Amino acid sequence: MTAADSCCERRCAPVDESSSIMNQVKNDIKDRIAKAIDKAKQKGDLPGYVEAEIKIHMPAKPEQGDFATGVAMALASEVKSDGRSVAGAIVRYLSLEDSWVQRVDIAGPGFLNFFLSTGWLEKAMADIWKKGPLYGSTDYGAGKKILLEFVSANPTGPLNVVNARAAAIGDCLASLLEASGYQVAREFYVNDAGHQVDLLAQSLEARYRQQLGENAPLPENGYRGEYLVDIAGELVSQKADSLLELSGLERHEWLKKYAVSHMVAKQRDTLLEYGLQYDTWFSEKSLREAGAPEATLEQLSERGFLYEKDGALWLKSTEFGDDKDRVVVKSDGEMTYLVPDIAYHKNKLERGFDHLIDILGPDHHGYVDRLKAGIAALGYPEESLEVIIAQTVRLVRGNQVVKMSKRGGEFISMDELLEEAGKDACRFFFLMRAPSSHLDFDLDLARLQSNENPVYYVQYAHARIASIFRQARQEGFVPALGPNEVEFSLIRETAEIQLMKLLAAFPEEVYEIAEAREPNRLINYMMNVAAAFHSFYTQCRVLGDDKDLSAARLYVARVCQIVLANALRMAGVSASESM
RNA sequence: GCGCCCGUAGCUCAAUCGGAUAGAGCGUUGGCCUCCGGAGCCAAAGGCUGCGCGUUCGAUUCGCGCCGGGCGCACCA
Repeated sequence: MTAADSCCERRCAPVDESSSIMNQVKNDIKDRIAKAIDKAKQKGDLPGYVEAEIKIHMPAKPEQGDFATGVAMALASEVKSDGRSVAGAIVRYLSLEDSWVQRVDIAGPGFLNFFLSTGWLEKAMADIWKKGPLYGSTDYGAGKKILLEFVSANPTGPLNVVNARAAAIGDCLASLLEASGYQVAREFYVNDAGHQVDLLAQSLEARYRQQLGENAPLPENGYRGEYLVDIAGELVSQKADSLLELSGLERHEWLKKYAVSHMVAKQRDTLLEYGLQYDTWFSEKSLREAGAPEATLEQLSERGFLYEKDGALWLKSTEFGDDKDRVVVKSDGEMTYLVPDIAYHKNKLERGFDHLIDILGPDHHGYVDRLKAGIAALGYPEESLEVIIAQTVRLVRGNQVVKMSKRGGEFISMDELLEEAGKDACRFFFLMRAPSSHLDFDLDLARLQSNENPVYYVQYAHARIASIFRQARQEGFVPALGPNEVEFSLIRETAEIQLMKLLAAFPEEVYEIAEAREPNRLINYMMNVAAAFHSFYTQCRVLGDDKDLSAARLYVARVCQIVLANALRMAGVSASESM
């Protein structure tokens, strides 16, 4: 965006209710800078043809102002001048009439530092008070429909710790996108067709027969987990040996259905325990029964992206950036897994979603290009599918790595993880790191109920505020005075200002975090808010002799609590009144 | 061999499409409760951001080449 654009955009787009106060302040400053640059050009203080995006940020240090921009340095390189001179030219023509801005400094190599009166904070805090649980939400996403698919584990066993990570990331990202004004659907794709579930049925049959006293071996590569023994046990108590009367094929189909519905139900329970509810559980089987894979093949063929070679049918995925062409129908006539997968994504787009996001495990990253190629070959825009790879999780106890081999030894399921560490710590830990980074999950640390566990730092801030209000009621304070009843000018300590600035940034944070697909930054933000609050709490006595001051500080505590509660809710971590 | 991800404080990790003196938690050291919850606050120590070149007024961030770790490279799903 150029200076001229932002100026125009500002004229065209009226300030609306769902734009945050901070965004309005930033736009106002941007607008004034753009006008100043125009004027400087007209007067010949800046050569023409210069364009630079005006980016406003909140500097870390208070002496660098409330807001700042490096636009002068960006311009300087184009006009062969230095940043400080350009900054000087901008300041010369900058109008601060009717603005929160009280002073502008030129600092360092040419930063413009803006110092504002606290009027904008007063407005921003009132906004929090008014919006309550909705604070943090904007309409920036303009109602665009996004389908977010995540976890989608095979229904052949219990969920594992990587699934738990994907679940935390996906659910949080969905919440962030919803708050940013998108319409989001959370979807779980159930792979209830294909070889893996056949193998599951065969494994269950073996367990069933074993319980009836037969010497039935598990199939090769069968599922060896204890959970199938349990299911077989239930089966025997419900059906005795009656299943043996069915034909082999009937029995297989019956067992498959039974096993899958059991596993899916278990997975759903685990996720519910985690506080996660999907909008849709999409069955691969239903897709196959509707003939979607065949239809997709036909469509690909019609569009000329299929060819035969070595008795197999290939997709020309290299035409869409894949590093080699892929088999879609094997020489034995069976489709590869790619076909129903392309069909599934086509189905998503046909359901009217504007954008698709898949969260996949690292073992699938080699698969992404061919899937995207398939979608592009069908004629959909390449960018309609976005894939986020959630990297591996390594479980650690202190310094010891917990081995996670499926064969033997210690396999930890998501259920066991939840039982050991609890939902809140799990979610918090999984969200702390960027999805792309490999994660060490310290079980000892996560289960620790002490200050060493970072999740308590944030939760404690929330509980502490609740405690202040309990105390306030006991001591006869009126705890619910709003922006119109409190004397805002009494809020002026550094710690208070710091805290309020962070709170005012929440809606922009949410949006930026959602756009960047980096929910870990939400944790970061919460930690910052909690730190600012704890600091405020230590430095500014809330309940004191000065009733007006107490009312004002109770108000600060209240809006802080609203932000913490909203952020924690988006992260899926509970915000308790006491701990 | 090719592709993807990651190398930042003792450990685990941040750093907002390239910004000012690279931050936080844990650990270490030293302070702070006659007062709203000390699961807290304040301060100190701790860094050639793996290495080298390049682009830029400016690089942890972008590009190239190495080094190290993880994961993938099927007519499996």
